[in-house]
Amino acid sequence: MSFSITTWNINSVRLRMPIVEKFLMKHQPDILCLQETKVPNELFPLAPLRAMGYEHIIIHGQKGYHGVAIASRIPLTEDHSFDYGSVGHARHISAIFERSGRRVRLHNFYVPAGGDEPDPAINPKFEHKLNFIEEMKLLKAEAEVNTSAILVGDLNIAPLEHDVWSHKQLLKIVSHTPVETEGLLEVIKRGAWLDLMRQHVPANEKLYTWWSYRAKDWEAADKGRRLDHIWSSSDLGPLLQRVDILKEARGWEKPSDHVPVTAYFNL
DNA sequence: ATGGTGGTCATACCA
Repeated sequence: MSFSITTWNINSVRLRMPIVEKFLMKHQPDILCLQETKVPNELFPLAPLRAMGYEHIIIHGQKGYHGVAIASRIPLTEDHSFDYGSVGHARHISAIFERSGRRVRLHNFYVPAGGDEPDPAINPKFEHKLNFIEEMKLLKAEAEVNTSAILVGDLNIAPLEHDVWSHKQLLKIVSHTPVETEGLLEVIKRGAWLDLMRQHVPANEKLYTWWSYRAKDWEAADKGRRLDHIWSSSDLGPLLQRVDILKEARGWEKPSDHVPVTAYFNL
């Protein structure tokens, strides 16, 4: 058996539904986790996802900003969301699914971008981001008995040197400052998470999931960052087949600035 | 050092 799960920041689910359908038609992951849906729950486009076989959908949205959702071919139970950083943003949603007799807790995160100024004393958005990361340090991969865990999402931090196009030039740029990268690595360490995207790709190899809208030619410049992540509890590590970053999606019509990332498991 | 693009909702705000 093969099980697949995709994470994708789509930057408006309503505007992006044509490329979401294009992706699902071709790749058909068992579960799709979305971030930045930018839609209140009552206006979420459930019908097109259901029509494609994603009958189990949980959503946590708000008007205009943020918003997360999970669309699944298999049942989702015990769902909840948590207000990390306590500012009332829709940035987390979680549920349980079962596969091959295994119980799995899934977390879908949209970590705050944090604004431009990497100083919590003068930038409340950066302060919120750091508070958010502090609270994530309490989340353990083995929090529930007899339950594996998968954590995905747009974490808005590129933790390793080769998760950005230039480590030196980005050290003072929000998403790659030491307080953020060290913070995220501490979340991994304390929670006993596995960084699945790096399981089969060495740390000295460049790996990106996001390319800015502001580049004249994103592909030629290739100034990317790895902001999107898939983690799991250690027991799922040996079951990982591969992780695909669908870079071509950055070149689709009306693209998101993030591309879909999919993990495939022998599960 | 600056502004570059894109989405939301109708004006600035956020990414």
